[in-house]
Amino acid sequence: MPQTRKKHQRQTPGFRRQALIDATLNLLAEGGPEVATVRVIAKKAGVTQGLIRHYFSTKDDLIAAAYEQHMTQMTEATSAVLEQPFRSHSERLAGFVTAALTPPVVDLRNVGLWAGFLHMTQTDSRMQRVHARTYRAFRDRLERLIVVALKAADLPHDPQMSRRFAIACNGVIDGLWLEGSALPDGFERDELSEIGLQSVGAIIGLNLNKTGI
Amino acid sequence: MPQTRKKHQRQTPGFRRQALIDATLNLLAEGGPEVATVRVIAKKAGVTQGLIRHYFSTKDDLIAAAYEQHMTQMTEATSAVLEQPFRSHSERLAGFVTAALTPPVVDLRNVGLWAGFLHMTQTDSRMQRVHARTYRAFRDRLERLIVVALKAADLPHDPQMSRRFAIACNGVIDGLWLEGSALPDGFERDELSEIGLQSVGAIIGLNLNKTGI
DNA sequence: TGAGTTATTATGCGAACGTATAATATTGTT
DNA sequence: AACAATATTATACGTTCGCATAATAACTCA
Repeated sequence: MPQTRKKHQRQTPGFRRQALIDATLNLLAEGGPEVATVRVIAKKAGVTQGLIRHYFSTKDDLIAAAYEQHMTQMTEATSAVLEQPFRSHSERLAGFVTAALTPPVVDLRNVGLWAGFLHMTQTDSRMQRVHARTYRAFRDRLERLIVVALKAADLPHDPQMSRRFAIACNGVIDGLWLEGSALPDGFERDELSEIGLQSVGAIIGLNLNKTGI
Repeated sequence: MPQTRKKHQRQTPGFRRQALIDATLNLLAEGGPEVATVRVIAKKAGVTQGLIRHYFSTKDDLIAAAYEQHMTQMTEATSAVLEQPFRSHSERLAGFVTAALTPPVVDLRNVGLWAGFLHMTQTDSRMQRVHARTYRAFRDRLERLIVVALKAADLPHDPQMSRRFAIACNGVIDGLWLEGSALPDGFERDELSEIGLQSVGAIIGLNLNKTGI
């Protein structure tokens, strides 16, 4: 009896790599590290496990690539709102804050991945660098938005103050994002972003809510 | 040749349980889930691996017990400061915020454990309940402190406002705690707690810094 | 169309995992 | 001092892990 072998199509390296990364992210988000084995990843990507070694020299390489992509995509998803025009610098800042505190950025899947990523930073120095870099990239972007908004409102500002404002606003955004993502039923619709706007406004001394005080 | 067997002392069930839980927490904090195997846990607790099954029906039981203890101890560590007397309700709130944003609450080990815990909440419903309960316990305590401080300052307050203030302040505390713990070298001494006090004060409309405005 | 490339499958290997069970050391009781 | 109880060790079992390697199918291009 001739042994039957699975039919398959050849795909470009980029396609397979992306499929494997996507499968890894989905599995990490759903079931965590203990579920994301090479065999399960391969199955979810529609290939056999040997192919992983063909595209990634080791499993850690695949996971690192997956997290790198996830963090990059998270920052981009938040910053995408800045592409559109705003009527004022305050509204630009407000749009950024709102984007960070509403879906699809606020999402159970995202916080699950992020938690796993954060944990890896403690043992993997490469992941630690990714974390520090991503955090600073987000915070620096936030700081620039704050400074421009303060200038436009003729409010005083100096480097140390800007730094602290950015740290504080980034903190409240992070905290609200985290709680909103981890407890989807704990907050009403738009409640998180409203609280975020009000808090960021209070911290830097600007009214960011559209509906006035 | 008579086979030699390891000498040992009998200990109380409470002692061994605690030793196993401590070993589990330390390993989870240092190396993560993949390091915290039953064999390594037992070795770190100074026993052989068979004893784990003697005190916990399964490994998941041990891990759940460990996380339960960790979260309880975290909340207690933050609340411990409330035992001492304060000169005003504002200072009482300020003391609570400061405690949450300084060591030993701010700690790389704590955030590592917390991240792993948060990840477990996505698949384990029991852990999910622990998370929701712990979060609410902390936030409710914060809300009571805020309300009392607002009343003492003759500031207006209503239930919805109090709820939002608590969510926002809890958010900024969580976010700052997180970043300060995960990036120990990213902030100057006392910078986090100062930013926290300033931000919480700005959000609820009270000056919490001792050094005046 | 046929040979060469390589993407992909299939299978195997040693290690480590969580769990189960039997043997033994330690302690309290009478 | 002997016995009962159980805390603890020691060992084994089946599974699954990440990784390695050989066989084969799919595609490219002369």
